[in-house]
Amino acid sequence: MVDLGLMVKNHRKKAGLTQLELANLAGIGKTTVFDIEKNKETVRWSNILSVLQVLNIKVEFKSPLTENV
Amino acid sequence: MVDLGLMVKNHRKKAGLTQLELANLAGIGKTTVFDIEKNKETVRWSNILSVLQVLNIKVEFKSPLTENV
DNA sequence: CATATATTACCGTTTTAACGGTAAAATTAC
DNA sequence: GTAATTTTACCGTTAAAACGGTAATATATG
Repeated sequence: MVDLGLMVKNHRKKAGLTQLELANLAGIGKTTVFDIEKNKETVRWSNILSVLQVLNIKVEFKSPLTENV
Repeated sequence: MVDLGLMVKNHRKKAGLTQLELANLAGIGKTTVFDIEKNKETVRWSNILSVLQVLNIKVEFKSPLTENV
């Protein structure tokens, strides 16, 4: 799953946003954006989703059973 | 990102596990497994990761910028 | 270099997810 | 069909994430 925190950071930079701006766009707190970029895994899934949506990042789940659910 | 809840449910069934057994294997509460399968997005990211690890499901993040981070 | 901006870090309060217990509904097994 | 198991649902308590404020460090800009 690589480094989500770094990916978020890179995309945010590319979009020319500060952590605070991204937080506001995602409707979450600045501290949470910071935590996500630091790969803190105890954050709420919904908060990660909000950030990914703003940055236009998609999520995919895969397995050997390769379910096309 | 498709239906994570359904994917977890299918994989769990395939593994012959009950929600309670999966919860124990993942080291989380049964209620949380239930919530994940119901696509409740307010669950902790770390709890989702624990479940995915048990079921051998991988996560991928993608974007138009296709960062190979 | 100095200044401005952004990031990192810590803290206290508030909000809320996690959890197990329990019971009802649904599913499966006999 | 009935019985056993599993899933769904609700609840109260406990633990912890979310949050904004603030300050210190780091980075960028002049």
